[in-house]
Amino acid sequence: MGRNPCCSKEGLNRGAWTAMEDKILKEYVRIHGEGKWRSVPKRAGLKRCGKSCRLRWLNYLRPDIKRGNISNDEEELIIRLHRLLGNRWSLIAGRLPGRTDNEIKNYWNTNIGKKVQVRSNPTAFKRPRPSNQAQGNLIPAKELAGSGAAPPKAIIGSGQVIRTKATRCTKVVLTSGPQDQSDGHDHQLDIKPRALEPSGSTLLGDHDSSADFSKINLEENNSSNFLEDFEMDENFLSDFLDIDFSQLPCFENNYEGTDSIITNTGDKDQPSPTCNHLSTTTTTHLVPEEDQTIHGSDFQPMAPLTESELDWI
DNA sequence: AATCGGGTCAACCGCAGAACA
DNA sequence: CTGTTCTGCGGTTGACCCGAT
Repeated sequence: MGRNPCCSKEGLNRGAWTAMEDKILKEYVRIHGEGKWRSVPKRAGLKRCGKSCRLRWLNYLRPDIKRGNISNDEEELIIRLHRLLGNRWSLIAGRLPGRTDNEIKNYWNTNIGKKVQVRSNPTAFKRPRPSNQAQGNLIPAKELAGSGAAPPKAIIGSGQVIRTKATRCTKVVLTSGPQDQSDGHDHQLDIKPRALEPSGSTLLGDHDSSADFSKINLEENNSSNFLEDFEMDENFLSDFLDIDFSQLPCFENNYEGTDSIITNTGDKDQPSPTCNHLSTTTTTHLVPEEDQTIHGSDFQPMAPLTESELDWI
């Protein structure tokens, strides 16, 4: 087809974005909205290609972005969605409010993927460094000092490169809680598949789905091969992705997953405004009373799925 | 204190499909 | 219908960070 490259590489900035560039792009999007990315650099006066602008906006500058501090619930959901969808990061990200496909992809590659690999080949296990995201009820010590997501290491000022990385937190402190992980067992990964009920009710609760669950054929103790066995019906996928989680039955008095809940002090005081509508639609208790405080994030709407799928896998 | 090596993550690349002319 | 442009996606890269030695 002879497409032109998205941008001429001559004279364009590459690499990390500066604070000034971020400001310009933010301002541009605030005024003109998203879209027409190709024309953005020219109109905004940025020496970047449109693609780069789009990426920067989507992965970092969007106001509803949550960064870092992926909770255990989110991790579980990622694992399950990945089992369903494979490496379709954008679809997975679409089910995690405030998360980007890039972040989830990175998280998978650096955390979950390893775990899965370890499971399939335990002898190759090389103990990783402690990670705030991969450890059960651990909170990065740095996080306790402040609030909100890990602060970006930004050097504010024109022309100065921002390092926007979420702070890596290797110093952790234990939080109180009923969980007992002293056996060192990774509870999150202690999940084994079992056959789905033909109705699919274990996955979707009472959701009236026309998905054909009869195609699902999980093999015992072989969750890593889930996708090989699961030729996903597009209708199923469509239905699955169209689930209005807020309409799903909740699992009051049926919560059994408290041993993997992380105390996320970073987010609990900063609910994402963009997801409030979801949170407000789900008022049923998802966790025992004593754990209520630790589920203040906007991830709550995902709990019904998470819970229902606990039965499934 | 210096160096090394592994982990992390923002950004880039190339491709494919959608949208448009 | 065809060709072009735009947008979005997943894989990969490389700079940076930090613990270990």
